[in-house]
Amino acid sequence: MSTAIVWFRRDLRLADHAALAAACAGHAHVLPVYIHAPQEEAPWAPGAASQWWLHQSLGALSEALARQGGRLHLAAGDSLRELERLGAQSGASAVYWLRCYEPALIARDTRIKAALRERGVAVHSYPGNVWLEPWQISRAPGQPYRMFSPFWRKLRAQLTPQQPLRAPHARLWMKLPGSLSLAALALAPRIPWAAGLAGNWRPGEAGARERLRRFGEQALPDYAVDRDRPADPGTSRLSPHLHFGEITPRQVLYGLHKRAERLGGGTHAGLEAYLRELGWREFACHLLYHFPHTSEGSFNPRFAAFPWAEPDERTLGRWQSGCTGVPLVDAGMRELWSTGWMHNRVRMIAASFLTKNLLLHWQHGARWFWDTLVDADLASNTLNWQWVAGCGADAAPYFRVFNPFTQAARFDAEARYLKRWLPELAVLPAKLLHEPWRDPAALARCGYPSPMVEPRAARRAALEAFAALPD
DNA sequence: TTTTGAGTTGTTCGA
DNA sequence: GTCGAACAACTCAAA
Repeated sequence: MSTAIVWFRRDLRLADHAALAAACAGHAHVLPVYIHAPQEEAPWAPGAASQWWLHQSLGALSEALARQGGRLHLAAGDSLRELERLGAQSGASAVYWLRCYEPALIARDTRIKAALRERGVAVHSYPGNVWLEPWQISRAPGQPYRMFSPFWRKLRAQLTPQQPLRAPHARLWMKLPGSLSLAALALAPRIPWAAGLAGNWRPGEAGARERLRRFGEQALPDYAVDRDRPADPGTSRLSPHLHFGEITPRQVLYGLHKRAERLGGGTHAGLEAYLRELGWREFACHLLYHFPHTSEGSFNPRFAAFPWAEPDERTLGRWQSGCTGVPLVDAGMRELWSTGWMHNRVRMIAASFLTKNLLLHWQHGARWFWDTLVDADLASNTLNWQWVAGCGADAAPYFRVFNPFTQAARFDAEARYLKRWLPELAVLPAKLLHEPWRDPAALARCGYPSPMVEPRAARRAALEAFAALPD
């Protein structure tokens, strides 16, 4: 009558969970455990928005287990010490988990695996929330990819929809005394700033499945085009669910593939476009694994000499709070602050403005996004900021600088997105919404600032700074 | 082995 | 007003 611990980490679900399934199949009793140990993820411990999500998601997982007569055992502190303590208390002979791929977590897990085995506890780890683990794909032995397109060609060719694992229907959950309460983890905001998050999201496995179903039904067929329009619900919004492992890429592939077969015809382009986005997620994981320094410093060493502007509080604060005077940037930054999420296209434009118009180091932007995004993910955040800044692997060419006014005219022609997030501008005549500074008197009346910088001049300055870099 | 062409998301300038 | 070229440098795969 053996007992196993299943250590939940970035995999807050019951279905398609190889470690959980194996533990349930091989042991008479299973103890589900979550250990709160943000210090082990330093310097990228979850930010405020992520903590909010984590609180909700742990609650959802607890309830799902409770419906089966089980309980999620909560602990906090040093992960190894807690696992050893729980192991002794439960008499567990084995610990099961799904792998994570961030450098700090790999180091921690390697250490824990060795220590547990040293003490005679079996450890079984399984692939985490990716289609392929970062070492399973390479150009040649020991040669990771640095460009997306060849990476994606190789990965796409290996993708086949496979039936995901079902959630275990076991009556074997073990309960131990001494679990912390969810409130004791102190993840919930002490001041109630999260209303906008709660109104927009339903963290947890059930919420993830519901989001996938709605995306497949409504947005998938026209995804290839609609995903670029920030005023419309054309994107999947699955990113936070994927980050916390409430749903897996395999479940998404399987579910959308079935959906596309049913809808037929034009859905194919939408499906391929979306899978490609998940391919970027895998590519980010691949890059951070093989180039672990890139979360802290530019991938392209040439940028060590880049003359970034001094990050004075006022400039950074105006960008963070959405008061730059550039409507599309401000709308995005306010959407972020309010909902914990920003539309992908607007993220690029806001990031381009910070790095190539204000000339601030991409790390300032990455840090702000880290604290405010519910889908903050170290690999994706790192890749995308470096992509926009022009210093990453397979980054945008440096001369590719977004003009926020041109972009607004192209992707938000009717200014519906601008009006939604900048209500003070709504009183202006329609033709002024995109460039309100053209009428200073009207601008002053509605209390909206004039632009911090003139994008075309700022663009020239950025290009000159880049051209002056030593080779 | 070497060469060649292509490569997520753009903007501007001059013909 | 439209259109093509220029804007860097490097990775990667195919020829």
